[in-house]
Order: sequence, then structure tokens, then C-alpha cells
Amino acid sequence: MLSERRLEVLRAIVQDYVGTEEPVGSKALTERHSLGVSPATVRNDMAALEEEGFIAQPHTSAGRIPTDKGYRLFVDKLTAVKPMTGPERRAIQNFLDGAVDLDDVVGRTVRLLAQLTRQVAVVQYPSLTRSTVRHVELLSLAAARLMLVLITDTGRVEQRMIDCPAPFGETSLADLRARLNSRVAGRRFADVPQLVQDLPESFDAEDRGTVATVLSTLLETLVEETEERLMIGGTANLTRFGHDFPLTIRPVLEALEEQVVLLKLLGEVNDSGMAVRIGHENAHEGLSSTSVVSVGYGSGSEAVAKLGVVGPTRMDYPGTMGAVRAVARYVGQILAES
Amino acid sequence: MLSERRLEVLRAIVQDYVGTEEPVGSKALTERHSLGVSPATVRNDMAALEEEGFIAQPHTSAGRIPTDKGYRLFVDKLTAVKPMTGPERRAIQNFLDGAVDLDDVVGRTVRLLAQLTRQVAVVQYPSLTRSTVRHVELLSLAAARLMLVLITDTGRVEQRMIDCPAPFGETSLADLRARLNSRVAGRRFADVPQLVQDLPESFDAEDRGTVATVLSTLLETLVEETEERLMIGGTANLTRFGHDFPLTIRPVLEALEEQVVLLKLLGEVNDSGMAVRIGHENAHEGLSSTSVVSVGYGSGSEAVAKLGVVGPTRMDYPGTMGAVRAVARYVGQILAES
DNA sequence: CATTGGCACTCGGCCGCACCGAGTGCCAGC
DNA sequence: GCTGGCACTCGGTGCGGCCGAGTGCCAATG
Repeated sequence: MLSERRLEVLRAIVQDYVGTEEPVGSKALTERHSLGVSPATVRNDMAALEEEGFIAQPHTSAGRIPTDKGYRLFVDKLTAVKPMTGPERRAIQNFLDGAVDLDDVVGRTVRLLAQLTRQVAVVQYPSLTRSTVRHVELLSLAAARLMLVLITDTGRVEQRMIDCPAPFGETSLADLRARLNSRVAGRRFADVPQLVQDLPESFDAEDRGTVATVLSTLLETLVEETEERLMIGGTANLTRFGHDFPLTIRPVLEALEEQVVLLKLLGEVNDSGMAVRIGHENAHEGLSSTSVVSVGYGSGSEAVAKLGVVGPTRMDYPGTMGAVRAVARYVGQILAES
Repeated sequence: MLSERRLEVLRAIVQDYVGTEEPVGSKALTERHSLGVSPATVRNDMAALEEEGFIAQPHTSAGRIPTDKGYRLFVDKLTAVKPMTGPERRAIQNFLDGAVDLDDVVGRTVRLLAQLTRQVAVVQYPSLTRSTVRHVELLSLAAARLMLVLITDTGRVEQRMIDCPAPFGETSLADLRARLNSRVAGRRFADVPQLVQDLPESFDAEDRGTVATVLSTLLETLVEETEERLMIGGTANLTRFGHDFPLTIRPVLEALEEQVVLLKLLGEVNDSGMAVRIGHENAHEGLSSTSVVSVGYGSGSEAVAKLGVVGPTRMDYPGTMGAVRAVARYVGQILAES
């Protein structure tokens, strides 16, 4: 087990390195932090920390930098989430309050998060899986052509074209619309399938095919749209990444273009409601020198989607975590209101 | 006026420089292109071209590189759009054919364009200004709460919440819905305002306020949504930009995050239906070392939106223009079908 | 036994230097 | 007007030496 002071040394190393981006040596450490011991002592501690794999030297006779494991320990034990200041909170709230629709909420959130953390922000659109149906609308575009519009309680709207097997009259349409809504409005997505299961039977034989088609399209939409969309922003912040540019930045940009990767990235959330993935903890290769801070957010007590930031492993964890948490909280509020 | 051969020399310089990314000298030119003259002659020509401002030397005793003016001449007079090959065309078509909805079409287009040109792709969503209304739907969410859904002929759907000044019955709602659609369905956005102008008058006094509210929300939506959305992709290609990284790439990433800038970027389109903005011709500062190739696309003969790519001024203009044109053409087809 | 000051050692980074070669401009000759 | 020749320029590269930050080890000390 590491002594209290050694942990203190590790904390100091992380803080300094995050600030300066340069390997930190024993002398500098004692000068900038009042540890109450001499450089020589710190050297011993550093040797021990290196032995345990928390820090490393880029090359012999250079200062130390934290390893992924070192950051892990730092995040888990050595620091607390840094709360936003009052003015910051108000600014967040004001900025988000101006949003007019869902796209705008998400767009603003991304910009806000990118600006606050000076990193790349990723915001997932509110998920449909936990959402409920607010309304299903059916429109007749042509004799045998319908449009299905699905409206969710998070304000999301999805539409699908439907080619009917047979012409479908206005009265049948109104009938179907009414029955459909009386069954599914206000219900959770997951419950919809069994709620509409027996619906075709109650229609005339000639309309049954169309009804079945409509239903299967609806179910398809529910499933398909569970594949979440997301928005990213602040990619310009990648330029602050480091010195060895193209090599670092390229795979990150590539990863950011793949929705699938990003969705995985936001990943699970731990007990405090926030997840921090450091360096190699991210499955994706290109992101081995980045950390991801993510958190769930939602309109109620339940999380409906996630948001987070992607930045260099050498990042200001307390500040980033604070910003991410604060933004998630306020977005949740906004969603609950609308 | 420049002699035929000098133009030929300029063309050769552009082609070589685009390929190698290195200043090209007189000797190398005569070796790689059969100009039928000696290096010394080429040197004279180069001096003349430099005099006219078409090429420049990064420093004394180095090869020449084209200036923006040089690229301009190259694009205008010295080259033709390079058409896609048959297999390429088929690949484009196949890839786009798989799209299920508008978002998907735009998403696929961006990825395709980025991949074909190996540059940053920008695709504007089909614009609403020239679109027509397919359907307007009104849903009652609560006694005094409505949702307005607008569906356009390009498959786009917009929704807005409406808080009514007074409760609004189901029959009034159905009435309004019917009348509204009979007036605006199939009409162009621009024509909608006068078509609905006198609508409130035909309702009972108690409903008039609500009808007016609905109409103003509708008109607002039409206007607001004329501010176009767009999608970008292929930012990872920025890493191929050059050697002096952070400096070049940063402002570009920043510019790409500002919708307004991007929308301006796609800009006007010249007679051949394609616009090429080279270097400083782009108003935005950060883009002074990039070129933008853009073109309009549409479901009919008329363009409803634009798409294009952003890349280094040193780009393969013929190839890029060919790819952009081809993609625009096929996207237009896809949109026309749906 | 932890802490400390001292000391020799190690490298990476930073000059300054010389060299090389690609490229130029100019000029005399064809 | 084109060409070959020639002197000149200057950026890039490789080498050697210096400097300094940082380390590890050790003996001394409380």
C-alpha cells in the first residue's frame, strides 16, 4: 500500500503535468507544492510510484508523467468533481433556455459542452427505448400511399413512407388512426408490440393487409430508431492535443465519424452516474491516448440518453467532470419542461 | 497574353505540385512532361509566369508553386471536369440507393463524397424555400395545447408546440386541419402566407385567436426552417493537409463548426452549375488556404440545396469536380424517386 | 528507519558548422 | 527564340559539443 504522502506526490504530478504538458521532476514538484519534504525524498517516492506503474519516464533522465493507471487512481481516489461556480451555472441555464426545439437543444448542448471543457463534445439524442409514444399520425398521400408520423414524449418526430398493398379509404384511415392512438398513446415503446398485435383482425378483409403493413412499419421504426443519433462538436479543440499532431489526431477524427464507435464510447455509467474511461480503457484503438467522460441525462429521474466529452488523457479531470455533470443536469431540466 | 506553351507549363506545374506537394523545378518538369523544350526554356517561361503572378517561389532558389491566381487559370482554362468511370458511377448509385429516409440520404451522401474526394464533405439538407407543402397536420395534445407538423415534398418533417389562447375543440381542429390543407397542400412555401391570410375570419369568434396563433406558428416555421441545416463529414481527411499542421487545420475546423460560414461557403453557382472558390476567394479568413468545390442539386430540374467539398488549394480539381458533380446528380435522382 | 544533502551520470535539446544538391538567373552561342 | 554552361543561393541534413534538468545511489543525520 502506498503511503499518504506518495499519493499526494502522485496528485501533484498529475496536476502539474496537466497544466504544463511536460514531464515533471522532483525539484519542480517540491517548489510548486508545499509537500514539506526535500526533492530527494520525492525522488524515492517517485521511484516507488514508478515501480507500481502509476507513473513513467518518457526516457531515462527525464521527469515523470502519469500512466493511465496513475490517472485512474487520481480520478478514483485523489480528487473530487469540481462544481461549477454560480455564474457558470447561470450561464449554462441561460444558454440552454433559448432553445426552440429538440435539434436546437442538442445543438446548444454540444456547443456549450465543447466550450466549457475546451474538448470534443458528444451528445446523444434522447433515446426512444425508454420513451413513450405521444401520438401516431397517418396521412394519406395518394390512393395507396401513406405516411406514418411518430411523435415521442421527448419531442422527437420520425416519419416513414408506406406503400399499401391495396387502396385504403379515408374512413378506414381515420378509424385506424383513432384505434391505434387509443392503444399506444402514452405507452412505452417496449409495450407497443403486444398492444397492437390483434389490431388487423378487427378490420375488413380487404384492409387487413394495409393495417398489417402499417403496424409492421411502426414497429420497425421503433426498433430502428433505437439506434441512436448523436451530434458532436468542438473538434477544433483537437488541435490543442499535443505536439505530435497528425499521428494523434487522425485516428480520433476517424473514430468520431463512426456513430457506432461513439455510441459504445459513451458506455456504461458508474454509481455516481458518471463514467470516466482513461486511455486504453477505451476499446477503440485510435482512442488509446484519449479519455472519455460521460454521463446519462434524462427528463425525469431516469436517464434517456448520454452525453460526454473526448479529450487527451492529460486533461483536467475534476473540471471536466464538473462541467459534464452540470450540463447534463440542466439539459435534463430543459427536456422535462418541454 | 501568354503563349500556348507557357499555359502548358502552368498546367504541368499544377499537376506535378498537386501530386508531389513539393515545389517543382524546371528540370523535373521537362523530365516528367514531354514539352519538347529544354529546362532553360522552361525557366524563362516560369519567370514570365511568375511575373504575371500565376506561380511563386516559397523562397529564392526553390521550385515554383502555383498561386491562387494560377489555380484559377488552371481551373478556368486548362482543364476539364474529369468524369467518373462506369464502375464508380455504379458504386455511387448502389450506395445511395440503400437510404431509408432523408437523414440517411444526406448521411450517405456526406460519407460518399468524403470518401471519393478524400476531403471534407459538406451537404446541405434540401432547402424549404423552393419546396412545396405536402401536408400540415394538427394534433391535440391537451385542451389548449396543439402540435403542428409540417411535411414537405422533400420528405422533411418539422414540428412545433402551440399553446392556444383558448381551448379548441376536436371538431374545430378537424375543420381547421381540412381547410388548411386544402389551401396549402402542394403549394410553394413562398405562396403560403397569402393563401391563409383570410382564414381566421371564417371561424367563430372564440376560435379565431387560436387559428391566428396556429397560422403564425406555421409561417414562423416556414421562415425559420429556411435557415438550412447541413451535415459534414470526412474531417479526418484534414490530416492530409500539409506539414505545418496545427496552424492550417485549426481555423478550418473552427470554420466547419459554424453553420453560417458553411452555408455562405457553398455560395453561388456559376453557369456550368458548379462553383470553385480558390484560397482567398473564400471570404472567411481561416479558409484562405482551402478551396471549395460546390454544386447545387435537386429533385427536379431546379436546385433545392447544395453540396460540396472543402480541401487544400492544392487539390485535384478535375477529379474533385467530377466526383462532386456525379454525386449531386445521383442524389437528385434519389430525391426525385422518393 | 525515514529523510536529507551531495555527487556522478545520462540523455534530450540546442546550438554552430560544413556540406550537398536542387534550383535559379544570366549569358554567350547556335 | 532556344539551348547549354556556369556561378550563385539557400534550405535541409548530419555531426559534434555543450548545457541543464533530472535521476539513482550513498553516506550521514535525526
